[in-house]
Amino acid sequence: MSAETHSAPRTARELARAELTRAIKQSASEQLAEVGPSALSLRAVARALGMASSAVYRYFASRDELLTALIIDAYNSVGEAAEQADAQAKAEGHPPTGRWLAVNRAVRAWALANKHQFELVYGTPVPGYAAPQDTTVAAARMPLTLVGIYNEAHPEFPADRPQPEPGLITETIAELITVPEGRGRLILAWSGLIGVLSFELFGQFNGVVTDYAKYFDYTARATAAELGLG
Amino acid sequence: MSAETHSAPRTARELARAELTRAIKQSASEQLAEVGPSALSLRAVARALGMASSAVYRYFASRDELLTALIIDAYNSVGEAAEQADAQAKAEGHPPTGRWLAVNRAVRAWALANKHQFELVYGTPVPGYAAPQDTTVAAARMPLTLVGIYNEAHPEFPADRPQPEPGLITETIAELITVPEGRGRLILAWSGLIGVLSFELFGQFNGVVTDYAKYFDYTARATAAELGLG
DNA sequence: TCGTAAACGAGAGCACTGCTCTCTAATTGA
DNA sequence: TCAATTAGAGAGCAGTGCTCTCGTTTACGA
Repeated sequence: MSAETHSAPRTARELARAELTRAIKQSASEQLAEVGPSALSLRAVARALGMASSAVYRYFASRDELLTALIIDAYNSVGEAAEQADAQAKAEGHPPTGRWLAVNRAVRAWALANKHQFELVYGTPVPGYAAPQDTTVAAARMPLTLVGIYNEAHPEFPADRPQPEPGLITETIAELITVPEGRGRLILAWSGLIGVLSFELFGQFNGVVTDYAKYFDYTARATAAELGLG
Repeated sequence: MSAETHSAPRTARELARAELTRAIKQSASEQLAEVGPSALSLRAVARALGMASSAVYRYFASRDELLTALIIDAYNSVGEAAEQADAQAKAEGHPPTGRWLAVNRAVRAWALANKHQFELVYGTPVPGYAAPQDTTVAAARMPLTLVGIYNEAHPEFPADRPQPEPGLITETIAELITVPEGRGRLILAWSGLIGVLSFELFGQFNGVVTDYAKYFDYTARATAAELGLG
């Protein structure tokens, strides 16, 4: 993860480096999808690529750094899925509630299709995790899609419900959510969305819910109603 | 985890076995609290007890089985914390909302005090996890406390909100929640509670929420309002 | 009471992991 | 062309989960 990764490769060596970095990440991603984060082995990745395990350390300083790269990819992956779903729902002329439901469903579909990526991002953090600044911008994409829907909806927020006191939410986030009354609720909806998916994927709903897809739709609709989306 | 563990030990050998099983679990629990589930090492547990690592396998067939034992303990631990908090709030004559808030706070306090146990239970499931029948009864204690509050509250449920269609929730669970209109909401509140705590503990709220304790109180109050608790 | 069967603990060993170090070969820019 | 940097390979270290074997201890029925 040195600087030349982000700049355009000029020499053959830099090109080879960029290509191999990409290949390592892809191979790691495939292994992640198969065995999950905890069982992801740097040696196995090296083996799959036909190189010595020590050589991988020229590209990623540690297993955790490799995982961090995969975390960023995963965040971007959900974010893109959410953005695409919203763009399509918007193009089809759906009202805010429809867009909200579409994005929620897209996130669930992504989670089901990429179970181990979901684990990696929303499950227990990896031991040596540092949460570098690089991840935050990627992590924000999905929730910001939800914020966008809310901001455009001109929601009617019931006045008699509990409000978070001023200053509870970070200034930068508060500015992004232009409808002040919904700030607390929107963040709650976001964590609730992931919470429901965690429960479904991690088996907490075993013997509680019968039809996961339908129950998820219900929760998405319930949340939309609480947000006052039209 | 053989049968004689659960029956009263008669012989000296059975007594020693029960004692050692307990000692292994306790040592493992201490190590869990220090280094977390992923770094819990069976060999280190054996070392701490001054025994050969192979000897531990006489008591727990695998590392996963040891972790499963700790999972059950953790579930009972939260469950007990929740029950105690509710009992005290009830004894103090608090209305349902007060009891709800007390239990929610107790769960959060438990999670903060037992971060790694929370990870173990509500984070990424352990790889070889089986979710045996043993865990379900322990796992149910905390959510059943929430159910109890709700059932006693005679909540007034707003009629115009989305309802889960009949049959979406397991028969056994549906019977436990005596107010049909709140079944979907209550389960949502449960997963939402854990979702918020996951976000707080796993760093997802970094740069979003300023005061975690106050924000948590807000979410608990908001959920209580949605449930129509008095 | 005694002898057999079961349980126990220790140790060696296997295959694997992350990671470091050293050494050689290739590539680079001056 | 040549010194400096970089890549790759291999050996090695310390650790892991788990298995197998081998004596030893305990329990229980004849």
